Amino acid sequence: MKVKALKGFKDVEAQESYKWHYIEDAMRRVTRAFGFHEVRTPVLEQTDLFLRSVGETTDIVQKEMYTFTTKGDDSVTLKPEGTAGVVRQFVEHSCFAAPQPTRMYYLNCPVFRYEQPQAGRLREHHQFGIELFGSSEPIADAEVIALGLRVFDELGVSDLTLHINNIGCPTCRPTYNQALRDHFAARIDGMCEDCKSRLEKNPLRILDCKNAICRTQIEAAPQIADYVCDDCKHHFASLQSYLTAAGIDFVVDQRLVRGLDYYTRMVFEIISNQIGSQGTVCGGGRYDHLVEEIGGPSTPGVGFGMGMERLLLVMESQGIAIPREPDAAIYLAHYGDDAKRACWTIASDLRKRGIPAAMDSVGRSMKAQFKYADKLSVPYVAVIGEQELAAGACKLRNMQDGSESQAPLDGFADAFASTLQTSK
RNA sequence: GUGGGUAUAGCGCAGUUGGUUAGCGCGCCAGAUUGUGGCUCUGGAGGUCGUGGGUUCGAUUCCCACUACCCACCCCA
Repeated sequence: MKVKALKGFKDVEAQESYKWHYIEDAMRRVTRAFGFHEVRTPVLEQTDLFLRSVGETTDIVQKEMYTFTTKGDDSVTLKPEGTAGVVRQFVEHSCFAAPQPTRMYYLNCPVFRYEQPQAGRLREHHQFGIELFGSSEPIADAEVIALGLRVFDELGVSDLTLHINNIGCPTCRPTYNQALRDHFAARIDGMCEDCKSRLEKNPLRILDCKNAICRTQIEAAPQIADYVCDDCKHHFASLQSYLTAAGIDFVVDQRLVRGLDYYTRMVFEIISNQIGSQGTVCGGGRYDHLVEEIGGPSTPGVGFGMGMERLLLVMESQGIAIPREPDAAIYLAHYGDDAKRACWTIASDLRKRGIPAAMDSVGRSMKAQFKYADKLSVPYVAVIGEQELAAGACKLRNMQDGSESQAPLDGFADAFASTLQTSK
């Protein structure tokens, strides 16, 4: 019986990790440009954190969490999203005491949800995300969205659509929820089971149902825009003006409802239609009461999560080439045992200088060493044998044009380092 | 949890209307001047044909069950 990775869990293999580094670099550049600092939080948290933040009626909490009881009889959960842990950190370390706003980001954050895997959906995936605490101004929302879009730009990703919606606040949403209940009450019989249970618990979610029959009832449902309070209305209008001023295209999607309960006012998703049915690459919104809910002082917040695997899928579908460094700057080919030791010494010198050097470690013939060097896309091969040792100089072959020159063995590493400099 | 599809070498795929040595491409290893790559040629290694059962003289091929993976619903990143 072979041991395999768990269903919905994926390895990143040695020959593809450079893609991850590439997108991580872009994320670090962009977050730096916006003044965000990296935070890391544990994979495991008290279950209660997610019950209070994500919301007890959500699908994530009700059927998708990896929850178990420890030997100490505590209920703990593998994080099903990134925001809750960061908020916990913010509160636990009294970050609200520092000058606001607080700008945090995380990347490669593992996220676990027990779902049926499919294209673009895993049981463990990784998120890049940002959280901006301490500003309730619409410009903060705009900044968060702009940062997300900047990452896509930086990576050359195109054909994405930004959807935004205003889902109101605790002041106005109850009114809208009641309007929805009133609207659907008479029609709920013909609608799906999910919607029936949503009717009482969270009628807003009905708007997001894809069931064809439900959809016909949703068409005629009251629009949230007609129910939100003036503050929410102004906030949303102002946000749109900031987006427009930054040249950001968006569509207002009245049916956009997110599956996490903590959102208030603005929610958004950045969607690709090129990676199958799971097209949301980035999703987030404002959560003005979450910090308080977790036990901190009343502090507004906005943020998003971006799926790194989905981002990679989009890049792949758009044929975006990700540059890859050669495995080594030079390969030291040898002939004979004395030469092998000489290569080993030179390799150590080069590596000390941070120059990636490769040499044979499996006993290959000279020809095979060259073939192998070629597979590594190494730009230079040094050839060292008895003749070279005797002469005190080795041959240095340029693998691109096939030209060969002589290089003294004494001080080889320094000399090679400077030829690398000049060739750049 | 529900539906559909697929399962043959490391990867991508043929194929056998049931027949004994299961193929191709790529990759890997070696050789074609016993000190030199890319192209070409030659050779080699590597498969319990997803697992278990059934039908049959004989099953990788037909039948059943199971499992895994993929896609879709749902939900989300």
